[in-house]
Amino acid sequence: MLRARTEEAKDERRQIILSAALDEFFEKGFAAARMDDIAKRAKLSKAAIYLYFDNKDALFKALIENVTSAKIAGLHAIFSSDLPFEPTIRRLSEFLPQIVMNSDLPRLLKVMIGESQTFSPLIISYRTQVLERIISAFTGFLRACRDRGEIEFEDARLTAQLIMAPVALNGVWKILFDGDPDAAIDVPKMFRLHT
Amino acid sequence: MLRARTEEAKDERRQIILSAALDEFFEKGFAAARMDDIAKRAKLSKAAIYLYFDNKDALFKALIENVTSAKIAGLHAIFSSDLPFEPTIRRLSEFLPQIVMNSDLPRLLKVMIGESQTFSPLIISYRTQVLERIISAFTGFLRACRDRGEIEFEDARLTAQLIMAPVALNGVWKILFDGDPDAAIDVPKMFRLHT
DNA sequence: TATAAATAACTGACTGGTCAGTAATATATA
DNA sequence: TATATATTACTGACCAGTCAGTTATTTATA
Repeated sequence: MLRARTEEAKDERRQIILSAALDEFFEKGFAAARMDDIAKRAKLSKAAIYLYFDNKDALFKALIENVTSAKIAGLHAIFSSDLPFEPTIRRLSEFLPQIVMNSDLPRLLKVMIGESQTFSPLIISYRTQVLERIISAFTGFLRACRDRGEIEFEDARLTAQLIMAPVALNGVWKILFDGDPDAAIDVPKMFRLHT
Repeated sequence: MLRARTEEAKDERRQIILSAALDEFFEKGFAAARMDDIAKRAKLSKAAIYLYFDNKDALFKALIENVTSAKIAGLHAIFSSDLPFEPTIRRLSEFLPQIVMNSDLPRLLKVMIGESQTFSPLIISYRTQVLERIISAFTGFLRACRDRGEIEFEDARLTAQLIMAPVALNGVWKILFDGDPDAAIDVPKMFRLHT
């Protein structure tokens, strides 16, 4: 194996391992995935993985961080742009399908669902830190729109949750049951229903 | 342990084991769940489980059968009753939340999601035999309604899928993120959106 | 600019522990 | 007492994590 000497080369190797880990976790589930198989996929020895990650749990944790952080930042940016309702929804309806269709997030979400009880501290902290922040930003955006008289609804928070849940799980449904590629999410329609 | 001699007593014991298995599978995932723990929960020795089920896989298979069959029959009955649209939807909107809230189905579904790649033959056969049949019945019902001029839509099958997916996954979302108990599924509303 | 010494990445082989499944044994009940 | 039901004790396979040793790469020195 060519050695990763520079910081960049090491980062690249970390990425390769994370990608291999997602593949294995997705196929076998966290518990059944073998470090040896992850290593083989990454074309490394098992021991080499332990040069980059403390243990299997840490690898999983890093994977969650790696896959989610950029998307979360993107969603945050959309919700806090102070644009009016319609253009924001338009941007959202471009961004969300991209996440659902062309990213690792749905596969990761599937793994996280499988491990949600086992890793409850990790998943709970993820839930509070990540989901809560997104839902808060979303809720804030909805309230601002209502204050400007653009839309109406009863409970902003509930509305935000009712929209996020199907979007997130649609991705999971998609990879599991390999749904019709046409069955994309119609975000604006969803909004209209709830407002 | 008191011995199960009669057929009824054995059936009861089978139920106890299945229930214990669901609890463990749900908490740990299939791979990480230990037969010993399932046995302890059922107040039996591990070996006793093997008197009732061939192996861990067979136990999982039996669990799926056990939890789903009654609900599938119920859905089938609703869709093939030849009643008009509105009363059928009313019956459905009573039946579905009951499944989502007060049954083992969502917890099982969570386990099945976790094992969907590992058990793909089993899960796929489940999908084709069970989901397909429900969706067909649903599709048939929708078509009949359209023929009677009660509703309108483009693609009956797609519509059926678009309604079933969120309903099924709402249950999963619920147990995972412990959503608001008020956030029940508004089935009639969902129909209105899609029709 | 060779090359020897030093360093850091990587590997193969091992260990300790876990767990599905089984065999030997015990016991409740007809 | 016969036997079906249950348990205890065991086995073999598997796997996360470790470590002594190897090899690629860099760096110091002639």
